[in-house]
Amino acid sequence: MAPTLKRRTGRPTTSVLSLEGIAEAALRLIDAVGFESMTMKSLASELGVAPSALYNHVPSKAALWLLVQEMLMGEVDVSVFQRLPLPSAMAAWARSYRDVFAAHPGVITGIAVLPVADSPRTLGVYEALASALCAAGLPDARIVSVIVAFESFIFGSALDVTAPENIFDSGEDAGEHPVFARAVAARAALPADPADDAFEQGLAALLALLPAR
Amino acid sequence: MAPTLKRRTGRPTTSVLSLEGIAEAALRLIDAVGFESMTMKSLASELGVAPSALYNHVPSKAALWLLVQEMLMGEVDVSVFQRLPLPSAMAAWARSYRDVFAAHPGVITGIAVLPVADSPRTLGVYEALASALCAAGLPDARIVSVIVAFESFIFGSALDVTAPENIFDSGEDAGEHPVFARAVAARAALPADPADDAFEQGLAALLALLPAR
DNA sequence: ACCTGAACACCGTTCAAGT
DNA sequence: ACCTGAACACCGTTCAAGT
Repeated sequence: MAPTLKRRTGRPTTSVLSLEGIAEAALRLIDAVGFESMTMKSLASELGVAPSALYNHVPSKAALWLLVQEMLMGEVDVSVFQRLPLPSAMAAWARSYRDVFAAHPGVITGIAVLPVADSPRTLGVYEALASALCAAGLPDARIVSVIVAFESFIFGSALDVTAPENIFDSGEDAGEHPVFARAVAARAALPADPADDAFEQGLAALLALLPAR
Repeated sequence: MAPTLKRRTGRPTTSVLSLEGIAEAALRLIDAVGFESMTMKSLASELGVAPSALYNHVPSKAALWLLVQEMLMGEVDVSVFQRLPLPSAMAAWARSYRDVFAAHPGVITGIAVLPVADSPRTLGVYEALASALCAAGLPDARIVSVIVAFESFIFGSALDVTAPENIFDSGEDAGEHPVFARAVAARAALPADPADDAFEQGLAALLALLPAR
């Protein structure tokens, strides 16, 4: 009559939890409820486990977050640098990078709270970028600056997505800001997605930093 | 013998706390310990008051944060648009904006967690920008895109400051990333501050988005 | 009107106890 | 080796009680 429901198979199964499974569930949860609401308790219940069980695999929430970051870095397409000429490759990489954030909006908040650290994958991306820029003739001393400028713009664009879209839609006091109100209205007439337009404009301008070929 | 130390003056003083005083103390605390560690308790003890007393002046920590944001927006110099031609004015504004974040590094974290909302001062900045761009001949439909592109770059640059500077200094496995390692080393030889160099490069490139005069 | 102190629900994390 | 449940210090916020 003892409750012997658990461990139904005779063979001792390996641990229910795995680093990969935890990181994937964490990302799923961040996507669903945002970074701030992804709690060790909610993550544990998602995995059908007690919160304290997580600490057998991950030393802290911060370490877990680094795992998620590393996972996301793998989604950024760096193969373009081996297939395309520099300006196109740089543009493709930037779009891929931003698309990762667009697909996981909650993540950018986490990056601000716990900055991206030097991980194998992050350094791999930097090496691919530096190699392409160097091969194109950019002086060594300027390579990091160009990388940082691009990355700043990409991060900022991702952060911008977080901001409320209706920053001026409630035109109650539009009379106080007539020019800006007119610009906001005119923006809706753009052929492409307005949000993408700002990114594409900035990206095109930044491409001028690359050495002319 | 009763402890009658408090209320030393006969005249009934007005409240010890004020909205301004609270916001200023909050910013001071954010600067000192970072956004995440600025707690209602620490803020209260800084002001010599019980935590619950703060709720007589501010409905929530989120509302308090908006107050701080609004305060900071006042430090951004928008007068340049009335004194300088467009490209110089835009550059001066961007530098001023970034300098505010540089002076208060903890703030950028808060902006990611609680995005900047439409406040009187924020809209005032947008109106000044839109007016200058419009007067320079930029089509209405592109004004917001250009503003967003600049702001994304500025926010991203501020976010970059948050990241650890030593992202490659510990050159243990520099052999795996030789080109990037060389670029990092060469960067130190730059005449200006390396961190500023990336910002200035990106800013110069973005200025190409302004209409040619 | 404004402050205090106790209380509440919720965090991340630790640890003895079980299997 | 890995999970549970209780516990700890800490959050933001509420509220009755005082002045």
